[in-house]
Amino acid sequence: MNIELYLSQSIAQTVNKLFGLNIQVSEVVLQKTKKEFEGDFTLVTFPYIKAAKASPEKTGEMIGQELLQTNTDLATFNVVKGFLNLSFTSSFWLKQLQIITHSPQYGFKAPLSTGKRIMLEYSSPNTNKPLHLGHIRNNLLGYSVANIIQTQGHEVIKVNLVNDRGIHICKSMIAWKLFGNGETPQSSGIKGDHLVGKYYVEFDKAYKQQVQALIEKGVSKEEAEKQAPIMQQTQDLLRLWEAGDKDTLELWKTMNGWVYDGFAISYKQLGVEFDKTYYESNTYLLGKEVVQEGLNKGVFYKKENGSVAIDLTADKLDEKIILRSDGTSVYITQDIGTAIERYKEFPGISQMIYTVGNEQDYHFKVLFKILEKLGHNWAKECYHLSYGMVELPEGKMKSREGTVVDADDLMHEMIVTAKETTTELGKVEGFTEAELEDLYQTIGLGALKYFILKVDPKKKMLFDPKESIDFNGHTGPFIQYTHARIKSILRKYNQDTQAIVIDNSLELHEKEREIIKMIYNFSKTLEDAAETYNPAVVANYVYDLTKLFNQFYTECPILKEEHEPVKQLRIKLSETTAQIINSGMKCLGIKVPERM
RNA sequence: GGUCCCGUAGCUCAGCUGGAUAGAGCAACUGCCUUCUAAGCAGUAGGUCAUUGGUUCGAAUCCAAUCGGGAUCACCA
Repeated sequence: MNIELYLSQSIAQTVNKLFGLNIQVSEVVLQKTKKEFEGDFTLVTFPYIKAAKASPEKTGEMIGQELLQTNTDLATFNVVKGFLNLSFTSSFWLKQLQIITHSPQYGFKAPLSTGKRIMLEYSSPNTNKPLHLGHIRNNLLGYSVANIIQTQGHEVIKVNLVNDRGIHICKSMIAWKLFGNGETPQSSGIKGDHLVGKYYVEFDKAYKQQVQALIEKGVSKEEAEKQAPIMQQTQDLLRLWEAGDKDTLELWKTMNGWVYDGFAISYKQLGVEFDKTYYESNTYLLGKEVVQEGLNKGVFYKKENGSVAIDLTADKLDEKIILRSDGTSVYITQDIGTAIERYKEFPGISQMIYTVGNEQDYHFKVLFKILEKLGHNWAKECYHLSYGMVELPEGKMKSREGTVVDADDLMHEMIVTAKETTTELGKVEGFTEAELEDLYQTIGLGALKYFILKVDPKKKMLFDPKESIDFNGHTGPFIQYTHARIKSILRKYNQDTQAIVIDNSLELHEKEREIIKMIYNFSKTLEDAAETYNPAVVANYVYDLTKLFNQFYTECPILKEEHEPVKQLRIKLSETTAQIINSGMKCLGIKVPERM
C-alpha cells in the first residue's frame, strides 16, 4: 500500500471537516520526520493556518487531535513550531513488514508487465585500443540503468554499437604492417585489444617523429602533419578499405577479431552484456536516403557547394551539415539512419536511450531535433543518458599521452587489493581456493563499481586510485560485509524463516521501526531511480539501509534475544534487509557474498 | 564570444519537485572485540551551501546578475 497516500487522505478529510477547506489529496505536503524529532511523517501546517484562523502550533494541535480520533493506525502526535509529527502504531508497521515479506520480490514490478520496450545503447567502443576508466563508467551506468528500468516492468533491449571502421583503426593497421613483424596475441601472449592498442601508440610515436623531422626541414607544422608519410599511408589504407580491397579487409577483420576477443574478456569481468551488437561498418552508409527525404520535405537544403545542411537556429542550435559536398555522410547522418533503422527493426520500441558522455550533449540535441523535424514522433522519447567525465588527480585522461587508467589493469588491481585485505583480516578460513578467487573478484569489483555508481551520473567525478581502493565506510565492501554478516546470522538460526509468523502486538524498538520504514521505501527508490535514470539513487539508498542495519545490529541482540517473538521478528527483519541489499546491489551489477 | 553543465566540511560525495538545528564517508582525535563477523559501532572537531540581489511566512533548493571551473560550437568520430 501507499502509506503516504493513505495518510494524506486522512489529512485531507480532517482538514475539510475541521476548517471546511476542500483540498486535493495530492496537495497534502507530507515529509519524513527528521531524526531529531519523534514521528514517522510530518505535516507542514502553514498552508492551513489561514483557514484554521489559528497559530501554526494550534492548527497542528487541532489536526493531530482529530486524526488520532479518526484513524486508529495512528498512535501519537506532537507539534513543534509549525510541524505536526505523526506516528503510526507498532502494529501498523508490523503489518507493513508482513505485506513486504509476502510479496515475491518487493519493489519489482512483474517483468514485461507494462508492454513497454526500451532500447538502451551503451559501451560503444572504438576498436583501436583497449577499454579505459571512461568506458568503465559508461558500461556500468548503461548496464545498471537497464536493470533499473527492468524493475519497473519494462522490456529493455541492450545494444552496443562498435565503432569498427575509420581512420583510427587504419592507424593501428598501418603501424602493425610496418613494425609488427607478424605479431599476434598468440605469438606474444598479449591480450588482443591491448596488442592493437600497442600499435596505435606505435603509430603515434612514428607520426610525431616524422612530423618533427619535416618541421626541422622547414615545413610548417600544419603541412608536416599532412605530409608525414605514415599519415599518407594510413589515408591510402582507408581508401583501400572503402574500396573493398581484399588484403586490407582481411587484415582489418583479423585485427578487429583480436580486439573483440579482448573486449569479450573485459566485458565478462565487468559483468555487462548485450542483447545485440551493431557494427559501424554495417551502418555507416545508413542515412543517405534520409537525406533525400529531408530535402523533399524541405527540412534540409542544398548549399551552393553541393553539401546538404539543416538550419536549427530557430531552435537555439546552429546550422548543421548533414552531407558533405562530395556526397559522403558525416557522423550525424549515420546516427539519423541508424535510429530510423532500429525503429524499423524493433517495432514497438517506445524509447531509445543513448549512454554517451556529456561532451556530446550538443550532438544529441541536434540529432533528436532533426529526427523530430523529419516527422518521427518517437524522437521526443529519445533520451541521452549523459554522464560526466572521469578525472584523475593529475587531471584529464589522454589516451595518446598514456595518462589513461586501463580497465583491465584497474580491475586486476582492485582484485589484488581485495585479496590482500581479506588475507590481512584473516578471513580466509573455511574457503576453498576457488571460493576465495570468487570472493576477491566479488569484493574488488564491488568496490570499483560502487565507487563509480554512487555518484550522480551527470556530474564529473574524480577518480583517486588510492581512495577508490578503500574498503571502509561508504563503499561496496561495507555493504557486502553487512550482507555477509546477516547471512551468517541466518545460517546460525538454522530454521525455516518461512515459518515465522510476526506477532503484531509487539512494541517496536526505535531501530526496528526505522528499518521497516526504510525497507518500505525501497519500492519508491527504484521508481525514482528509473525515472531519473540514476543508479546513484539506488546506491545511496542501499548504503543508508546498510548503515541503519549495522546500528540495529549493535544495539539489538538477534539470536541472543530471549523473548522468542522478538527474536523471530528480528530474524525476519534481518532476512528482509539482506534481500533488499541483494536486490539493490543486483541493480548496480554488484554481487553480494554469503560470507566474507 | 554564443549555448549547456557544475560550484555544499581539508578531500570525495549526499541533500535540490522550497520547510525544523545542512548530512555521510575519508583524513585527524577519543572510546568499544571473554557476547550474533570490529571490512563494524559510538563520540569530538571540521560549513558565510561561490558572491550579490530578488520571490515569501520560510531559500543550499526557485529566479536574475556576477565570479570561478568544465564541455561544446568541424564537410572529425
